[in-house]
Amino acid sequence: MARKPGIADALISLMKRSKRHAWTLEDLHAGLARRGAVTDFSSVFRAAEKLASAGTVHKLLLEDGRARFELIGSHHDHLHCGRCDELIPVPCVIPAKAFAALEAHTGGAIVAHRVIFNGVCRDCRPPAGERKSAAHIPR
Amino acid sequence: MARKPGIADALISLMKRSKRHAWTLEDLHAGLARRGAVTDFSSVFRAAEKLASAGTVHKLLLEDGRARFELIGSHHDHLHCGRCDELIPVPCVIPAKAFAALEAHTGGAIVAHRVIFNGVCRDCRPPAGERKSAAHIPR
DNA sequence: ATATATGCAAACGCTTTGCATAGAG
DNA sequence: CTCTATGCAAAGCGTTTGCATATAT
Repeated sequence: MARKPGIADALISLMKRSKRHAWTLEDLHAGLARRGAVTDFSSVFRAAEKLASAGTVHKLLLEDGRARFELIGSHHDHLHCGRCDELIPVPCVIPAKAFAALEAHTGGAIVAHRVIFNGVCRDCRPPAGERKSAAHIPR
Repeated sequence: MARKPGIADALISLMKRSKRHAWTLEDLHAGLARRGAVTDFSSVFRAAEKLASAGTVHKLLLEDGRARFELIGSHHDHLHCGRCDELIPVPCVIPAKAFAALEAHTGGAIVAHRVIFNGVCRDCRPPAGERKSAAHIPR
């Protein structure tokens, strides 16, 4: 049927204008709709995939099973807020030396990595008093 | 119908005896079958979930969409081999101080974290010569 | 008798794909 | 005309759940 021009471009412009950092497909789909661009979900999916494989955006799969897309910028890791579900960018805290050390340790080769911190963001942080801190707990 | 006794126990013993570190549900299901214990997939699922919520095993969701289960031990992170799909345990390389620093930086709270290194394991490592090293690349 | 574990089948959530068509060059 | 993007519908994939039954205590 009809063809809406440039969903991919619309996605990029959407991501650039908003303060949101990471987008689910549903976020993107809804974002376009809010701007008056009613599109099919699969079209958003394909456009996002295309941008990802073109290297324009990063695709990130969280533990909740839903992918997130974000504009490519400098490398960073993420804090995933368990309350509002937001992904907040944080600086990478892995020492550069660690990569070579791990390769030596495992005998393997590392080409990429990914760190997710689980917790709550600033806005969702519980009132001071019932705060627990910086757990070194795996997930 | 019939009821096989102790799938959960069988899972633990399976995981303890094998050298495999992380198991998908399918791995577990097939592992039981190999031992002569033909079970339903959903029973394996439920037993694994139960062990996870009891704190006996860790459940880990990788980017390929399939969960991995591993016996609880000391904290470690993982190298995910993109060739043989194995998950290899590696020591955690995040400096302890980083957690408090990130909480201060974000204003949020961190209760857990998770690191996945993507690359190839020792066995799948390409012949020396075409090796690239320790890329500090996000994913 | 009560509580838990199991098998079977079906539902679910999100992603992905097949196919026909519309628009751009 | 040819190539790509889009919409629509349906399939896929791994996970999860409802229900009836079987076992353990």
